[in-house]
Amino acid sequence: MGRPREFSDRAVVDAAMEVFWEKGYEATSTQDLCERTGLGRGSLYNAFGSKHRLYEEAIRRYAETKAEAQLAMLAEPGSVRARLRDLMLGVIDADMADPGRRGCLALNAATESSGRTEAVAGLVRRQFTDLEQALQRLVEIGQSTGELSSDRPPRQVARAFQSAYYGLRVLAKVTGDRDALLDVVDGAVAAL
Amino acid sequence: MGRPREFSDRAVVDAAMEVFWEKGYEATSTQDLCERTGLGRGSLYNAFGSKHRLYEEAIRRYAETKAEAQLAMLAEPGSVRARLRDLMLGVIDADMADPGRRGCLALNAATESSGRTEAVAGLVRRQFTDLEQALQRLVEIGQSTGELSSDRPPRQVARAFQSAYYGLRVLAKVTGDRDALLDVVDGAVAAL
DNA sequence: CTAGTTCTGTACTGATCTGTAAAGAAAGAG
DNA sequence: CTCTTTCTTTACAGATCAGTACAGAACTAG
Repeated sequence: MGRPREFSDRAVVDAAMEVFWEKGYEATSTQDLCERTGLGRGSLYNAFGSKHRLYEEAIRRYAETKAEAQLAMLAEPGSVRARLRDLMLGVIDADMADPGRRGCLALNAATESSGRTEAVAGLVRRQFTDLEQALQRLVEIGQSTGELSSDRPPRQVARAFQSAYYGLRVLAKVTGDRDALLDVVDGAVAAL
Repeated sequence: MGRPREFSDRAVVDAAMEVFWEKGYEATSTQDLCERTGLGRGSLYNAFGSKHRLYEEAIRRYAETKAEAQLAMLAEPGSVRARLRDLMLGVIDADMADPGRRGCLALNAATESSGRTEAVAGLVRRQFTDLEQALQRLVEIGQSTGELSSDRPPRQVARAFQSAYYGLRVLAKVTGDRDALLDVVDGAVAAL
C-alpha cells in the first residue's frame, strides 16, 4: 500500500536484458543497468535484490520473448523442411542485421562461465531442451507424412539439427560471410 | 644484457591461457594472472604490457597447441568418416572430462563481446577458417575416393560439419548427457 | 671495480565495482 | 490530520579494478 513504483517492472527487465545481451554478465556494471533502466541504485536493488537476480530475470524474459518467437515460427504452415530452413534463415537475417552482433543471449550465457550459477544454468538448459523438443516434434511430423526419411530416430535428427543451429549462431559471430552461413543452412536441411 | 628473467615466457603464457580459459577475459583479474603465473605485477606488465595483450598471447598459444592438435588428429590414418567422427568423439571426451567445463577457448572468446577487439577477433577468425579449410580438404579426399557422396560442394559439406562441431561444443557446456552428444556425432557423420 | 641495462617487488594511484544506509517523498488506512 | 508502508534519491562504504612509479636487485660490458 505504500508509495507506488514509478516504473514498470517489465520495462526495466526488458532494458536490463538488452544490456546483458550486449555486454554479457560480467562486463555489465550496475551503473550500466541504472543508466539504461532509468532507475536509481536504491530502486533497482529494492526491486531486484542484486545484479545476478536481475540477470536471471533477463534470461527468463529472453526465453519468454525471443526464444518463444523462434518456437512459434516452427509452428507456422509449410513443409517441415521449409520451416526448419526458415528458422535458420531468420537467424541469419537477425544476426547480420544486428550491429552489436549480440547473437543469442542463452548461448552467450551458456558460454560465459562467470555468473553461471546453478540458477542460470537451469534457465539456459531449459531453453535448450525446449528447442530440442520442438525440433523433435517437427521431425516426427515430417517422418510421419513421409516428407523426411524415417531411417533415423527423430530425437537424433533433432539433436543434430540443433547443434547445427547453435553452431550457426557461433559462426555468425565470427564471420560476416553470408554465403558461408547459407552453406550451413543447406547442409543442415539436406541432412534431415 | 641486463638482469635475466626468472621465468619462462612460455610457461607464463600457458598459465595465463588456463586462467582465461577457465574464467573468460572479463572475469579474469590481473591479480588472478599474477597468482597463477607466479609473477609480480611489475614483471607481468614489463613483459606483456597489458591484460589484453596477454589475452591475445593466450589465444595464440591455444591455437598453437590445442587447436593444432585437433587439426593433427584429422591427418591421422583411417577413413574420412572415421576421422571426422573421432574428432567429435575426442571433443566429447575432453569436454566431459574437464570439471571446469571450459569448452573451447576460441569459441568462448568469440561469444564474449567484451575484450573482443579487432586483434582478438582476427585471431579467433583464423582458428575458425583453419578448421574450415582442414575439414574441406578432408571432404575433398573423401569425395575423390568415393567414400563420400560428391553431390554437394566440399566447402558446403565442411561448413555444415563445422557448425555441428561448434554446436556440439556449445551443447557440451549445457548438458552432461553423453548420449545426446553422441546423437549429434551420429547425425553429423551421417550427413557427410 | 664502475656504469649501464633489465628485471623484481612493493607501494600506490585514481577509478570503478557491488551493495547498503539513511533521509525524505508519495501513497493508503484510520 | 497522523501513522505506516513502500519507494526514490543521495551519499557512502569497503573492496577490487587495471596500470604505474620507483627503489633496489641481478646481471653484462668494459
